Amino acid sequence: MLKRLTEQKLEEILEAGISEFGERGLEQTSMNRIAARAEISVGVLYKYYENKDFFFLACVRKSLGELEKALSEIEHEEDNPLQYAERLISTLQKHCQEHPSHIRMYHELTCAGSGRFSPILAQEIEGMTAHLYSAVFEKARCNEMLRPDTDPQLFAFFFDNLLMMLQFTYCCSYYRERFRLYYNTTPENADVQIRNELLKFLKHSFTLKE
Amino acid sequence: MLKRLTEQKLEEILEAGISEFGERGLEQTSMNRIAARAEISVGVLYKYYENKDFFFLACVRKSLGELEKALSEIEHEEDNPLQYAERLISTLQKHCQEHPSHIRMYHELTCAGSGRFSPILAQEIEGMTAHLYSAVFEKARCNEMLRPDTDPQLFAFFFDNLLMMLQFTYCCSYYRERFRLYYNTTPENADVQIRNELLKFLKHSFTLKE
Amino acid sequence: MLKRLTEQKLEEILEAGISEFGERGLEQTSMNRIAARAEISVGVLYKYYENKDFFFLACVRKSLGELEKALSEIEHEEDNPLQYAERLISTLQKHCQEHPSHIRMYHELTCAGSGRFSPILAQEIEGMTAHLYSAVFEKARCNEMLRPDTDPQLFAFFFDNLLMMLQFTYCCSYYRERFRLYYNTTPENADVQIRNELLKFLKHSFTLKE
Amino acid sequence: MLKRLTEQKLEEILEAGISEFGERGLEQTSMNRIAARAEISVGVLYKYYENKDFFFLACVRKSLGELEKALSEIEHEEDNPLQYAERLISTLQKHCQEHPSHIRMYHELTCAGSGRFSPILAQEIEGMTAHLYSAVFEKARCNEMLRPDTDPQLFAFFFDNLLMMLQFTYCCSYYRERFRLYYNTTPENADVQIRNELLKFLKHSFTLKE
DNA sequence: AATGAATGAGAATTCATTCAT
DNA sequence: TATGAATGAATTCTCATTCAT
Repeated sequence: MLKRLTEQKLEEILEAGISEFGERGLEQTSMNRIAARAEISVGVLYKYYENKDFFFLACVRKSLGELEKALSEIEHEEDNPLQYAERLISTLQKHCQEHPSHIRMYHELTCAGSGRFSPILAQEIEGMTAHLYSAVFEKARCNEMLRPDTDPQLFAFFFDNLLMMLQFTYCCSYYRERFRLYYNTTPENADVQIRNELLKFLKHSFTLKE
Repeated sequence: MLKRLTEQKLEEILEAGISEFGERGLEQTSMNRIAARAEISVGVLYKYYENKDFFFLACVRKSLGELEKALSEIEHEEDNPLQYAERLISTLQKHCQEHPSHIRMYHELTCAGSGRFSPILAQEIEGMTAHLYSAVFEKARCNEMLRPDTDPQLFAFFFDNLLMMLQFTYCCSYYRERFRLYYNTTPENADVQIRNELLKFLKHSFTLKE
Repeated sequence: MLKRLTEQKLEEILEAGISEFGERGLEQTSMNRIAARAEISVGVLYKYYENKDFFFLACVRKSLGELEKALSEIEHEEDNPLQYAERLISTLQKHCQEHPSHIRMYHELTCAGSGRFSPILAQEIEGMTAHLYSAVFEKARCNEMLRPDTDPQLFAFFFDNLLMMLQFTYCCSYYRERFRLYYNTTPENADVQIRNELLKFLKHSFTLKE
Repeated sequence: MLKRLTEQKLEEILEAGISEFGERGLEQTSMNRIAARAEISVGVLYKYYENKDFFFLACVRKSLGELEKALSEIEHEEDNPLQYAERLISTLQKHCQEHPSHIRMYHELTCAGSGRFSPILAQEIEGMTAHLYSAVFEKARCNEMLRPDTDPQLFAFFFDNLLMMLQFTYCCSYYRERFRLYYNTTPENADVQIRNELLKFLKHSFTLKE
């Protein structure tokens, strides 16, 4: 009947995949289930995607595209890394609340079950941010906005570590439980405090005149 | 053959489990495989552990016990949080290199596949460190060693986030690949730099007279 | 191969199940074995039947349906219970020889291993005959064809007991052996005698003018 | 410790076996479970009984012994088959209520799962009663107490059929449910009616002067 | 002699993938 | 082209039986 999968249907299929992968993990998610959720037949799934692995990759890439888009829309003054950090954190907090399954799937791909994708995906996903953050903080050091004894690469790395954990804290059940042990509420209820304290945590490494 | 299990063999079984769970994840690890790796029959596994879930929990708890032991051996001056941080990081770096599968399994339990354990395990595992770090930094603020505008709970939380990522960076393949994007080497080769830069990253939040 | 299941194949699967359940009993029959016998894959079994229990129930119900059909085809004069008994016995003797596995499975469901089904199946299977026979003999008593001091319910019950044992005697190995102890031949070889003597056994309770 | 299984312990073990076999059936009963119930080790079970089959046989034989003892204690006037039938029924009703697991196990051995024992056990168990009843009714016919057109062998067979069903009706869950469909109560509550109606059912085949 | 831990074959069930319709 | 039924390898878990202690 369906002459060709419309653009929109394709989106739906990938979203169905992202949700399932995020909820159950790669291994525990069944292709039949995804097909049912997307209201298509498994046959179609296998027509468009060679196998489950490729479909997973397609889901990851779609999700990554959306994240990149969100991040690329952040406007900021070139020479103010703290301002950039603030907008980045805000954007991520918003993204987490709008697309929790994306983040959950993102987390899944760091797991053992997805180990075979690490070499490709780490490069593909983290490459962008690694370069972006490294550049931001290298420039900041040049501009004497970062303390001079700081290694901008490792600084960027720790910074990104904090952002990753931030996202998992919003979206993954284990990390949500863990957050409650520290702050006795859900991350959503502590949006502002999290952002502000995280900025303070970073600020002291910067040498901004305020 | 029918060889009685020694205390040591029992340890080996748990280690075999930890390795497999770390390498493949909970769902992808088969009890038969674990049994084969430990050179016992599946029957034994099911004699000692009601089912796979309980065996997994036993592995997690054994691993947690060893980590707790390592952490409890850290000596430090009560009023010097930076010194404590340094020893903590060193200890973790060592632990990561000695027991990478433990950390890998620790990471696995944050994944969707282990989601049913989140409520129990987050409390059990993170509870200890959450209290410990919160206490350390609350005290530090009382002693005016932490900047007064810092929330010690969230500070402890971010601190722990950095330590978790540190461990995953040493042990999990995705994170190892990711680290290379920032620093173009393996974490082991950058032990000292990682520790020092991480300390610098923290230091500015402290108000230590040096 | 991937051959679509025909209506007829579906029948065959149930027949395979009935045979296996009759030969080995519920617990001792494996789904793989049934699948092999029906020349299909286990997967199909589980596509059509949620689990082994449901498949067993489906087999029982198919079998019951056929028995009911055979019984409903018995024609008889309303006011002649002995004639009805005769035709009933004949029908059962024929049914036993045509579908011995059905009777064997019927016997299996009275066993401990099928105990969890007793409440459902006793009602479902015995309900029909219980009502039918009770009605027949109540009416017979009203018509003064049954001795007036007879309880028609218990009479129906004993009557059905004899018919159950008749069936088991034809189909179940233990009961076949047992029959030989009494009559030194197989039930098939004694068809006529069995029927006639059973009718005589009953007849004296009736008050028919011959 | 235990130098030798005492007579009493042996009884206990067999009773444990009878209970378990009666409750779960041959295949579903585990040797470990029986050992636990009898508070001995599996090792002992296998010391005394070569394997599960032999242990089952031992249980059956013990049970049979007790039944035979009960039946042999029935006193009756040589030439009164109806009186004998009455005492026999009473004895069985009592036996059923005192030893339901024995009867359940007896039923189990007629099932498919125990099919390999049919040739031995049918002879062993039914042989006694087959001869006894055949003799009783042959004699009755000679004495003109049984209608002359009756085949005493088949009469004995039907008679025994009714007694078997009587026992199952008291002890096996499926048959208990079935009885309720006819008489809307438990067999125990209908002891007297069952016995009387069964005797009436038989009586008309006899030619007793009352 | 008694114990009960260890063995391992076998059963139910799932799901990625194929291919007849 | 789209469908979804069919396949069957792989997984969890059980239990009769053995044999080291």
